[in-house]
Amino acid sequence: MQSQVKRRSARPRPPSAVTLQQVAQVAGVSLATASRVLSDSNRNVTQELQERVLEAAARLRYVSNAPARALVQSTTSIVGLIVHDVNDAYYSAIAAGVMEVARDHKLLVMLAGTFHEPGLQAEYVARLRAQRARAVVLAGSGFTGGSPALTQELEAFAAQGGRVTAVAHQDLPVDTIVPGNREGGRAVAEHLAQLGHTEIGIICGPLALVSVQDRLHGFLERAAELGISVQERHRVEADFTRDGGRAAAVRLFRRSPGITALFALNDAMALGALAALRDDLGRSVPADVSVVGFDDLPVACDVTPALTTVRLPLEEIGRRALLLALGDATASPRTLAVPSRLVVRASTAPPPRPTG
Amino acid sequence: MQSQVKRRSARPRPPSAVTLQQVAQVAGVSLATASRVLSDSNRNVTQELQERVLEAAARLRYVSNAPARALVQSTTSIVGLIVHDVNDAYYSAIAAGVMEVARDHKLLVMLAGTFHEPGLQAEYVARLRAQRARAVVLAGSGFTGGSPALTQELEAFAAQGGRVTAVAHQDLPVDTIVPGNREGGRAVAEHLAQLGHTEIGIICGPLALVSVQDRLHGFLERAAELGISVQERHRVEADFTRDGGRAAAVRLFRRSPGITALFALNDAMALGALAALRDDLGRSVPADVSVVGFDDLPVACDVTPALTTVRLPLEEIGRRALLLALGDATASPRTLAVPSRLVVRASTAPPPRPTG
DNA sequence: AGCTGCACTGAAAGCGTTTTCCCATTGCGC
DNA sequence: GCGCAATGGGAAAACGCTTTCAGTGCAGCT
Repeated sequence: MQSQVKRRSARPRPPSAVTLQQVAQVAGVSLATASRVLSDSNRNVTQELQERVLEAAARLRYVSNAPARALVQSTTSIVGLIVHDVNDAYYSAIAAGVMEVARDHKLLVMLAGTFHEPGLQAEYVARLRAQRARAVVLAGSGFTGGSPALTQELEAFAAQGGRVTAVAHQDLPVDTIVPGNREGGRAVAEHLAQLGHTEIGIICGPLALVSVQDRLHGFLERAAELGISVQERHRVEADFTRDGGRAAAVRLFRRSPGITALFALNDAMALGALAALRDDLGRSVPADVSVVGFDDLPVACDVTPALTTVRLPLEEIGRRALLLALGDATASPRTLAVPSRLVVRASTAPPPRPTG
Repeated sequence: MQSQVKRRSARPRPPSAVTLQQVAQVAGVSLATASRVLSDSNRNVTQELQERVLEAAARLRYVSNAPARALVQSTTSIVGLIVHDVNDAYYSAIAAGVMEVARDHKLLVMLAGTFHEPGLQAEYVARLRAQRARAVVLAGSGFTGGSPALTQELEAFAAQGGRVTAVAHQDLPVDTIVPGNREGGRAVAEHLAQLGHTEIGIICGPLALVSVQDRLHGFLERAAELGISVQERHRVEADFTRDGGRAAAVRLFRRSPGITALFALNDAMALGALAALRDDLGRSVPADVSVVGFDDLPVACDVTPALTTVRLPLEEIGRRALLLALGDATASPRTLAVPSRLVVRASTAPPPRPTG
């Protein structure tokens, strides 16, 4: 009954945890039986033994060793989530969606932050591959042209059965969510044109980002269709942050004071621009200048004036991303478009003087 | 040289990953040698063999199986982070700090969200214990009176060598970070008193939360010292969210229109209160009513008027929390106070008419 | 030449599980 | 009353790795 108690080497190890063996011993059953009771095995165990095992496990506060389990089953309940910066409301919204689905599926989420270092994405995929994560959600926007290292890592991950969903990436051999960036850009162009703006400034994020490109091109495309051309010097590139937006707005208005509308390619930058217009440039919004953002972060309706922006259902994107990765593997790679929607608030109005 | 190739049962498993065995075989060395090259062992291997192994590993895109590694070393490079809601700027700021330290220590972060369900904290600790996480940061504020289930889980975790830091918890047998909640509450009382406010409303979060209690009592304590008493009916309890704050502000002003200052126990609620005052109650801030928040989320300076609030260095709290958990185990349990600081902005001013 | 000591490699043990295989017992039909 | 399927329990294999232990070859010494 207790024939399996073995001596073990006295290597310096951390204080050891309760093992199934100990539970079995306390319950007076074999290891196999204990396992069958505690893991949901398809074999049955007598009521009697079952209770004994359960009681022993509870008394010892036993929890099964997940790595050991992972080893034998060669699968885990871990999913990875790779973002650029957790403290960015865009990503934390996506993360919330991912976590919700993870909770419902009893999965654990491994959160990796690249801190905007491009190379780290591939590295984290590798680490999650090492962890034998079931799935990975690449929430951070990709870089135009893709990254060979990342692609290779993803292939290796897929080869071992890992599933991946990428959000706003291009040419990756995985399920991809395409947020309505282009379409949102178009809507903004339409809105500003309709209000009568012709002198429009654009504050871009890093042009290497897929989502920046999409938003920008959507806008330019539609603007062109409506006969508005945005001069090269009315476009500035900035960090995708509040401070980036603020500095960019100042630069832009110093250079081209005649601008009557400002399209910031995300809300964070729009917030910065709002601050710049108010505190640094002394322009009032929307009377002097209209401002549009992108993302519709919760803040957007708390600033004054409330920000006109493009709503991206970020939590839903997170949810869909994980669900996609958890879903049917054979259909992969799929592409899922998530629409965006213009939300007009108080930060946009007709330009101060009639155009022309 | 390749004597260890074994037959394996044809159980249906996911497409299998590259193993060290395969690398060894390709490199023409033994498993042991390959391991010595790829794990940073203290044994050395000839230059020649080393290169062969490295090359084979690279070619096969080998990454070592973390669960297997964890099993034999009985430790992992995983740390847990338990929050109530990732999409809450308070927690994402703490998370950012934790992730920063994790990155520097090459640790992976497992993020668990309780979605405000109290019981889930203990459950997640158990799951992280099962994962053999090295450390856990309990970022979500605790409940007054503590939770026996949580305490027991933490003890079990500690018993197997796990380290824990709790933020704003009480009576837990682990390292604890005590944010300057009480002290911040006192500072707010002082500030409002100095401006001449005597009719002060308080929007509390769930009173069961330790941080709510601390903030509230700090405030009341100092207010009392200064001869101001906050009537019971000037205090309302609300969800710790923007919407909670908004609804509470409306309730409060309907009931007690004479209030000249409002202390919301966190910024999210203060934002809601601001919205309520502006949109629902038609009061101007700070001319009619002063508003104070707590946390100093990034939003605080983007709203109009910019919010007077108590700054809590959240990222630093996150950093310190993980560092504490990673640090000297023998000194545990320790307590680390992190000071807060009142940040006066534009949302507070003297009350509309002189008191008395 | 024969040994000692050194430097390295390889075989094998073991980490804590799940699962397979085998055995013992029971219930059933004939 | 006997064989046979069905049931449930235990021993042991296997998962992929690290590490110990036991070689093996070779230089350096006596």
